Amino acid sequence: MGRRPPCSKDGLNRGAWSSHEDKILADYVKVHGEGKWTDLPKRAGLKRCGKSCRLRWLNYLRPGIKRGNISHEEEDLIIRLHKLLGNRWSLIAGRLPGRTDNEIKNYWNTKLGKEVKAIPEPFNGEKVLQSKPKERKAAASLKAKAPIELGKQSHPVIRPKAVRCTQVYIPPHRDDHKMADQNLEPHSNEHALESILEDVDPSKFFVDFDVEKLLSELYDDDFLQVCMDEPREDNSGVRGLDGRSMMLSPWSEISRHFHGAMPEEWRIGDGLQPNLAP
DNA sequence: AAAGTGCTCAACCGCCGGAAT
DNA sequence: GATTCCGGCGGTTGAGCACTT
Repeated sequence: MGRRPPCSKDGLNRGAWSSHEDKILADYVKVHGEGKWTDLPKRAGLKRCGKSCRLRWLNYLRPGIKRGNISHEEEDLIIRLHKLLGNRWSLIAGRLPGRTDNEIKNYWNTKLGKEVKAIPEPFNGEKVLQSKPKERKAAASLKAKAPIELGKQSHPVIRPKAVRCTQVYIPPHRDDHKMADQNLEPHSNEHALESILEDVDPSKFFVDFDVEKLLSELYDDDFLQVCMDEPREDNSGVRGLDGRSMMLSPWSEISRHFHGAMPEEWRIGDGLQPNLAP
């Protein structure tokens, strides 16, 4: 028996959803919950395939969907997460509460992707002709946002399974005077991860990740190479291991990895987890 | 005002991994 | 272990709208 087609096209509605269909779907999911998408249309009385129902619910009807313009902070986060994760839209969306993978993917493909491509050499390693003022502006904007080379995969791409963000880290207010007393520069890279380590229970911060799996994926050849690299003269590279054992704990190893490879981007901000502010 | 062009974004498609049988 | 089913993902499409000529 062969694999049956995902959606039988006979007699099913296609294209844009009507408000009536939306109401039926929303009411049904509210009562019966998500899941069982294949059987849902029949049980709910919708002439749609299950996949279409699932998509409509997740991208449009689901409570908490944030609609409207993507803010500057969100845009910045998308760019940095994309640099880290690649086209893992669901994973990126998981770090942006209220945003869907489809929305972020569209936003990237229509705006950010073009802007990144418009960045001149040596920032993206591509030959780009900046003949239009608009392109120059976009490139300049991204250049300012890019502490490290955009478009180049500077670090190993982490490929954990995509999960939705269930907890948002909102850091406690930090007293700038207290920071001054401690000679801590507000929002310094050095301080950023220390903030996480001090303020966050690692088990909560990584609640959405399968840490063991994440680590197993980090421990590939590239990651080991990154860990073994000697520090560079300009201090832009990865720090050495100081002779310490590689495997301390999942949390310490992740933090040590990011501390070495990612501190230029990782900052703590309001309501985002983590906020990769410029 | 009309035609052409570009942009946005909801929806579709095909593939894949994991669970169930 | 093999097969089937289901949900999830990323890539792509195309209708509708906005802007330009």
